Amino acid sequence: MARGADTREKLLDTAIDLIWRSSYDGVGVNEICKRAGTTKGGFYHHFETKADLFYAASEHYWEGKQRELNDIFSPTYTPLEQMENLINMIVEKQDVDQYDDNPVAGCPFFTSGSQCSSDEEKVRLAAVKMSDNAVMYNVGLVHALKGSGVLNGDANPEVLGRMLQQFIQGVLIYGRVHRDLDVVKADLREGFCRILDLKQEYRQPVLQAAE
Amino acid sequence: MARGADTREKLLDTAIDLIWRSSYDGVGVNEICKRAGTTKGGFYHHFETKADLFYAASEHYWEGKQRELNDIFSPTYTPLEQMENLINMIVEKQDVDQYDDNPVAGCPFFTSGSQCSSDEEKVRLAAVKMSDNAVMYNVGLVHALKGSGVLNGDANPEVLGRMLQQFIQGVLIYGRVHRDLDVVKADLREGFCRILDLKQEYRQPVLQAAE
DNA sequence: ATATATACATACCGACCGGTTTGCATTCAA
DNA sequence: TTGAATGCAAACCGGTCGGTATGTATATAT
Repeated sequence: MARGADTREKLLDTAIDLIWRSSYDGVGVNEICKRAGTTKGGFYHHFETKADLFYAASEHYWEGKQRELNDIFSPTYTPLEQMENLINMIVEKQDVDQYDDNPVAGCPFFTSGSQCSSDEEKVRLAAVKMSDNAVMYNVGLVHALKGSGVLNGDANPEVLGRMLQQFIQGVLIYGRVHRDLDVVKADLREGFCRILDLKQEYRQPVLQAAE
Repeated sequence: MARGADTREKLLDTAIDLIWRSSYDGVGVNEICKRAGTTKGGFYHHFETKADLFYAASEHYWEGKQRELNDIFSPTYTPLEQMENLINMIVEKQDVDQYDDNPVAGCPFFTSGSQCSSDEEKVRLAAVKMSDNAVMYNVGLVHALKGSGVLNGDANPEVLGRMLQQFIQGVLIYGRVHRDLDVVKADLREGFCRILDLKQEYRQPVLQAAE
């Protein structure tokens, strides 16, 4: 049972990594097993189908991500710093990992969910969950920004949080197909400021933001 | 030679349609041939590989789209009306076609290019071309809007045109995974106004816009 | 020590993949 | 009228897909 949990987790991590690099359809069960140091016997001992693995992997991934986001959105940061942290996290996640030849990875669950065929409903549901989770954090951020008075005009946090998520994904996909990380870095911050309608005096990057 | 061109075009149209509904990987050559009323013999008579078909189909698609866009951005419309036309075109394209059970289709070339494995470079290149084409029209729109004085602040047309494209794709993918067309309709216009920083008095939909 | 359940490895399955080969109409050139 | 090229249909190819069946080593319970 000890090694059982290890194998399972290794499969989850490996699946995330591989699917992130290409896509759900682009990665085979065999490849996942091989890289995880096991075989199909092990795979189908822990998961019923490939889609089940994907769903479980997305939840597994989110657990770690959630802790990361909690740090980033820690109340010890001002809302502006939190925004800065979020932007930095998205950008750094891309070029640190250096996925193969593509500098931009994007979010595996979100992009995979949008492309998979309709009969793999579980894959889409995983993407919906991941997306909704991300939006939640964005909404909280907008609330905080609004409360600290750095936004112009009227800001509906629910709408803006969702729009930030849409924009982030759009920028990442754009960067991915163009194989261009620089444009991601540049457009991400500019888009945030514009969508949120951040007051001009706060649009410069907050110096000395996060860890 | 007469029927030859017909078969070829039927394959192009069918490929666009099917890939649009699912994805590049999700559609097989067999299925494309079957729905186009031909066989693999016919397919590989006209195209060398599946990726070649995709590339050719994207160009074929763009020819028709270009005419549509030229109408939409006709100088007989004010820049604001042109923007209205664009938003309407994007939205209408989605629910009119009613792709299977998914109300939101998105752009097949863009989404496919982002997901396919790295060895299918031609698919990615097709996506880049389509994306750049779209951005070109957006940049022109921003120039026109800027010239007519409906935008606040400083507007870099190149950057904003690109950001509009990123945002559009992000919204469409979001709508696709959530199977929600209404959120697409709502967020698209709001996002345009915010990204462009449209002056408040012009943010209401231009009545009686396009055809 | 023995029975049972767990945690896999190995071998295998039918289906389908993109792509090829072959043959047969039809069209056109000479 | 004949020969060659075009436009395809049908059958086929090796490879890979997700998934299964079976065997086995280990760990645990009794």
